[in-house]
Amino acid sequence: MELISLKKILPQIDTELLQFIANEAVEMEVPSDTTLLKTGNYVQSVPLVVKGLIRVSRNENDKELLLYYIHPGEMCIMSFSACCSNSASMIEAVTLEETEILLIPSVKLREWITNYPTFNFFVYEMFNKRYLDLIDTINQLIFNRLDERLYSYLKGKTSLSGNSHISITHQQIATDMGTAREVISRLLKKLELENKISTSRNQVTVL
Amino acid sequence: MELISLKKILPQIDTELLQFIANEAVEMEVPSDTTLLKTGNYVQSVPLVVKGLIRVSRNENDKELLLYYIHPGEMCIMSFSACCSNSASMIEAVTLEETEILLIPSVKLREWITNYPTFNFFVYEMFNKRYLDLIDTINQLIFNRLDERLYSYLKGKTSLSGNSHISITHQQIATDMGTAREVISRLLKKLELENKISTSRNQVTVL
DNA sequence: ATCCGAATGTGACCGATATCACAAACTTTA
DNA sequence: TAAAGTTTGTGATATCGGTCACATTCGGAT
Repeated sequence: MELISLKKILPQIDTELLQFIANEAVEMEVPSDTTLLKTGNYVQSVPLVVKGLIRVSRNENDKELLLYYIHPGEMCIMSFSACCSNSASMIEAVTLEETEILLIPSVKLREWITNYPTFNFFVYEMFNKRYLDLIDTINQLIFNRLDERLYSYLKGKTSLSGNSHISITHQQIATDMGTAREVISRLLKKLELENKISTSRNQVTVL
Repeated sequence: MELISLKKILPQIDTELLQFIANEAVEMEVPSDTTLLKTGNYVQSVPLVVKGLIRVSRNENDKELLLYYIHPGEMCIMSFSACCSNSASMIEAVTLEETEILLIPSVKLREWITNYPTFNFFVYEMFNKRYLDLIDTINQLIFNRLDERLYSYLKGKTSLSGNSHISITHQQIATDMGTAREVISRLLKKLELENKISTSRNQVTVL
């Protein structure tokens, strides 16, 4: 991996360390819809996303729930956690686009955490970000009804892409939210009646 | 705070750093049922529990949900998170017993994290522990019905205290689990019929 | 233009939980 | 021991969301 492009996605890290990362990390091109990590897997390296998008979810039996996405410049803290405590992964990670990742061996990660304070704080920030995401998810699960959850889900989608048009099917939304398609269809209709969104085939627009 | 007693609860930390902690941290005796942190508060120091027990919950309006407990030798990672990112607390912390805490100023914390790898890993472990707790909570919320959640809640209580008798009212359980007292009463009765527990006034025994 | 599969709409029904309105049992305090 | 407060029991009812069984609509392929 070239130093220059690394610098773009991790501007806060010392150049010296970036050089190490460039040298030590294994670069990988992963096609869309590839499962990188399954519940129960053990990992020895932590992925850092360079390009693309990874979807992280909690799965059990045949139910699942979207936990968060990993964007370029972010790393999978769950892998870090799993390989630090040497425990099995509790989550599943799947690429949503063609994704470029850097695999950082856990030994190197520990070394860098100890020797580079800026990197250490970068990892803390990641951890914190995910932690807050989870609290938010819990919040939604306890305090909000499905229609509210759906609406914030949709708003979240638009604010990430900067586009109020979301290309998605009712089934995909249902999967992300851990519920059934019919339920989403009904609620989308309800939101439409409330003039909060408009829908058409494969598309939801947040107003 | 005496070095000897600190060493007992934090055996994994270097003696040198323990000495610093003993010097710099502010010792506090907090009576039972004291609110240490409320939703929306800003914090400049991170509490480390020496003795006692702290209950951490997520609150909104008048609903709430128990997230986890902080035991002796553990610190409140949420405070750490809040003061690192300088954001408002999303949680509420209340003492459940007479509790002794050490307040570590956030500036010192950052310094120690950078200079003492063992301390750094201690903090990571705390973060990881809480993180896994949250994932587990989410799991329960999505995949389990209330009766199952209730049963694991009760089992959790016994495994923490090592005592199968739990002194608690239905109302307290309901509050912890974010539901209503009648619901808990009914479910306890159901569990009792299934011979999983036995109940009496202010007491639940897990069989 | 027609056919097919994917996506969406819809009604009926059910189970889990929340909510309300009390009654009953048990404890503490006067 | 009587009164008052706390804790627990219970029926009735409402609502949300999940499930099933289809009907309908849309869009692309032939």
